[in-house]
Amino acid sequence: MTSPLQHLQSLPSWLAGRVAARGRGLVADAIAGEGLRLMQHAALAATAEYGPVAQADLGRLLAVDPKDMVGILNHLQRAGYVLRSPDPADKRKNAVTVTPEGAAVLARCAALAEAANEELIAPLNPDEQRQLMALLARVHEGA
Amino acid sequence: MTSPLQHLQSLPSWLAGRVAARGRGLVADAIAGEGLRLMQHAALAATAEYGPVAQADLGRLLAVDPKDMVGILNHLQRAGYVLRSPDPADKRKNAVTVTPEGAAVLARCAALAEAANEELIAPLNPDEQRQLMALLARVHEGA
DNA sequence: CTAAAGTCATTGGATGTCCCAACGATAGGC
DNA sequence: GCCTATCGTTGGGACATCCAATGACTTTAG
Repeated sequence: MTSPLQHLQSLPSWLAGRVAARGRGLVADAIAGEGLRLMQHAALAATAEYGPVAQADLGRLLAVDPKDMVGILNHLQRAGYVLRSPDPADKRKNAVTVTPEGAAVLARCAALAEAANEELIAPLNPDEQRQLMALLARVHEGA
Repeated sequence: MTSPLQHLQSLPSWLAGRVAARGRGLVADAIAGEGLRLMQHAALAATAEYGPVAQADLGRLLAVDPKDMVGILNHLQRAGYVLRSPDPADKRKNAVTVTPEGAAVLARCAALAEAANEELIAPLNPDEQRQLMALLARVHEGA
């Protein structure tokens, strides 16, 4: 029988949590110089892809609470990276779009985030890195 | 070129974060019935394994802030699951030990946590589960 | 066409994690 | 004996996550 702690620390949820915490820290530090937080970067990327998009849709895409999305977009809008326009088709919704400045900072942050991720998975060779990604993706999608 | 959101969502840090968030939720729900939080369970497991152990050592083992460890052990002690005794060899330290009640609830929680983890990695077959664990462990230890 | 139910953005509040700083008490190196 | 470090504890603050509720609006059902 394994000991209680080895038992706990060898649990997938524990290991994934530790790896995720380190990855989160690395990426956060990397893009901090651009003045963006993790979820601000994510919201900016999602907005860039889905063109005019409602806040609720962004929240569902990124698994972010609607309340927190308000603050995230407030920051992005004050920084001039996104715009909130009333949606003519549905007056409840905000149509969020990316500004040219937002696209520029997104490109820089994407590169920084990718570099941070390379540092995270540096202990693995390229083949193993692809394996890890594939396994994580299947666990994620199988939820 | 991949789209911005696909780019971000295919980053290891993002995928690990989503998997970890789901695993955390599954385990937290599983052991909630026993009245324990995630970190209380972890501290109990670590105490069970390392016998009389100082709070600072527990914090380093589990990557928990000493400030938060105070509250965690307060809860465990009030519930009768651990004891804090003065360490005769080093009067600064608390020698934390597990009570029989603590060992009993730990056994139940360990089983519940393991079941939750099986649900988490259910999309993978046993071979792939071992691969994922090995890769995560190497990324974690390579930090 | 009207009424009920649902959604949207927003606000408020609670909790948990992490970091930094301090304190008195104690330990170890010199 | 001094100096530095560590231990448990307290305090504060930044940040992420989650739940509840509100008013405006949309959709659906009768």
